[in-house]
Amino acid sequence: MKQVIELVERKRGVACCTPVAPRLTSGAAEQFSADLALLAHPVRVQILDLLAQSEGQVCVCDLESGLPVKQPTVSHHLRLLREAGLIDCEKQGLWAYYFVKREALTALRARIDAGFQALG
Amino acid sequence: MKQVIELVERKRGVACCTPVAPRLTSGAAEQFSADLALLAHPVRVQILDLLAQSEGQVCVCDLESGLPVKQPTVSHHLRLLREAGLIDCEKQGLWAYYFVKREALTALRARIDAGFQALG
DNA sequence: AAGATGTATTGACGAACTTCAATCTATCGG
DNA sequence: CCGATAGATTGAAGTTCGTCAATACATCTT
Repeated sequence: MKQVIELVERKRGVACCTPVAPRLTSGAAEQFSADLALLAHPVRVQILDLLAQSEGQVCVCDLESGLPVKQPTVSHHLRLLREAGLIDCEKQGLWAYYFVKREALTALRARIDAGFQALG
Repeated sequence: MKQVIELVERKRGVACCTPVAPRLTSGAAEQFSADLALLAHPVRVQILDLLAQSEGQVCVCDLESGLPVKQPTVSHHLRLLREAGLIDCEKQGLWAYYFVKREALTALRARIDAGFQALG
């Protein structure tokens, strides 16, 4: 008896399906997830690792020899990273020397950190 | 034979294709990218946002009403987050009250931050 | 000019991801 | 027990992503 009453009262009290207001706008959620998606692939992470390491420039064949994918795939991922502004390249003769744009990487990291802070 | 010699000499001059040693193991790159992929979807980010906000628990219908997807899709993303250990739920009667596992979220954030540090 | 070479692009294919209607399961109220 | 309801699961469809052979392009060497 007592239990039943408590149950009923708890449900009313709990008020299921109370709308919860988001702290992030849907636009912010999309920005955050897009930022994460950019590096959510091991090959892109490895490319960034290889580039970040050589202060100088690295050509595509250097990358290819250090990665588990073929040249067109390397070029594909390089394009994604370049279009996102995270890396860039300088062409010298036949070779394309790629490098990390440090300030862009820093900015990406900061945005991701801010996203986590908003969640925490 | 002549060709081989010429090839070798040209390459020497330009010094292309110098092997670059990775700082991250391929396993670490996969861990990092998998961590990022977990939140590389706006709906999962929004779910986490909604849960992180209510200190108490949130039922699935609360989430559904605040998200741009239907109930089975909400359940699907909840499952991914739960299997990753980021959230959990407590069933009370008909309702399932979900909540963020703060320490898991903190650990995820720390791993991601460490990944960026390795890249920087 | 012709051939060789590094890189980019194209096109196609398969794999993985996202979504939802339909259905199933478990629980509650009567 | 029966009808109603919250949530999970299934299965199918559409979409995006990752990969690579083939090819195109640009530049170098001869």
